[in-house]
Amino acid sequence: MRLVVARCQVDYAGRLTAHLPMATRVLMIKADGSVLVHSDGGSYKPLNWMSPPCTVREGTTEDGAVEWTVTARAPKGATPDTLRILIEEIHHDSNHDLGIDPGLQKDGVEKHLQELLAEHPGTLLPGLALVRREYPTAIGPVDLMCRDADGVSVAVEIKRRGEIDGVEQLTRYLELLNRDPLLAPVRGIFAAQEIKPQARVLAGDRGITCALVDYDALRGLDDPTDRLF
Amino acid sequence: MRLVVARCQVDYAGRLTAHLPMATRVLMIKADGSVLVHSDGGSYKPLNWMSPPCTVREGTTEDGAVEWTVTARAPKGATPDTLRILIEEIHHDSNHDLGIDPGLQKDGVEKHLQELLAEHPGTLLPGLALVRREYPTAIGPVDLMCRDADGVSVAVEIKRRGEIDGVEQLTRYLELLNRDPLLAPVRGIFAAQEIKPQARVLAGDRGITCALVDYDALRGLDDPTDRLF
DNA sequence: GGGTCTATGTCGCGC
DNA sequence: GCGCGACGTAGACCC
Repeated sequence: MRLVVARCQVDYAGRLTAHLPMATRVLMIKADGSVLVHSDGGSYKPLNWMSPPCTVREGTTEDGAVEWTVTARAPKGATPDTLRILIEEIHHDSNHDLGIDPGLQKDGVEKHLQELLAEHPGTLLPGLALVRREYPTAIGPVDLMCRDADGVSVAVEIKRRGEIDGVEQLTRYLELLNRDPLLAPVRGIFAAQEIKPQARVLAGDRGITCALVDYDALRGLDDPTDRLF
Repeated sequence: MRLVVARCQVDYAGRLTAHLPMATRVLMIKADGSVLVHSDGGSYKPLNWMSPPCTVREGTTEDGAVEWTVTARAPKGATPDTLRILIEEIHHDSNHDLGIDPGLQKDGVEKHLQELLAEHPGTLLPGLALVRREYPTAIGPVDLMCRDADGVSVAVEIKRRGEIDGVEQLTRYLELLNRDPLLAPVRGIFAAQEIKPQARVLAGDRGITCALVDYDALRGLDDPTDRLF
């Protein structure tokens, strides 16, 4: 990892073209050749960057100024990406050996929600029983396929935040599943920790039941002994 | 902007919980208090981070180790975000005054595509005439509302890359617009620089016309004198 | 503040 | 490899 603080101008050409006027910025060059151009604000997203795999070539312009050219292979049939960094003055330049990072451990995303609901489908609707998780269809897997107390098929779509496109997704599944005479009729449940008003309205309009999920309560139902982390 | 290279362990709790074991990483602390934890690989996304507005508090643990606690207000109704960085050894620590960045200038994003197509709707379909850009509906704005040579309404959805969700989006608009007896029937055109096969199939299935857009050619049609950049 | 849409989105999984 | 959905998505824009 090389860290450079420099007055520089940056030009990107690829999926779009972008330009950064001359100013002082931080340049981060990672071991894989990827380059990040950061300013002293914004978010975690750099002003400009080049993703690996790519190569950095350090050269000089006619005027003798330092110029880095970062190139990547074209994503598909588009123009190849290039990042040109013209350096006027270097304030800092250092190299660091970081080694390989052990990586991030996550907990609490949608997959976990799906696992918990698969274990406790009754919290969505009393008497609901799991048939299978990730039930395959031609247009993608249904999160949970279940049967209710009367044996009627129920497709469950799980989201952390329930928005309109989640309802669209479940609608597509239901449309397809209801063409199967062995399954039909199939009802839908849209389950999420939080459901936006418009999504709730659209779901209601399409006969889909909304279910709010309490993640902490579900985790409480779960056996806590196997969660040491 | 403060740049620190240190052996550290990071724990995040907020919308999810995440853990980074002890290893050497780059810590970037921006002027607004935001913190980025980068390893020597991956992409521009940090392993972990805290977005502004947030505050960094530097303290020491019982063992005398340095610990940074970064806190942010809760995003909405969730638990407040915290990032705990336990520092074992500092390899590098420097401060830099970057000043305010003039910011990024972009060209070639969807908005430009929309502007160009609004000026030259005939490139989508001979005789097509613009009614208005960003035509408002209850579920969001239609990119271009037009009329064809016969006076029939045509809704145009523009994407840089045409994928299945873009077709879904246009379908929603068409369904709504066709309920309006003053407009109906409304046809759809799905315009993009590149259209994925699945999107093309879905569009065809729904009677939506696909139109490939040549951005460079369109820009050529445009008056070049007002594009100095 | 809520709703919607864009993004050089990125990331990860499954086929 | 592509397709597809999730993301601590973040940002911009409009009402």
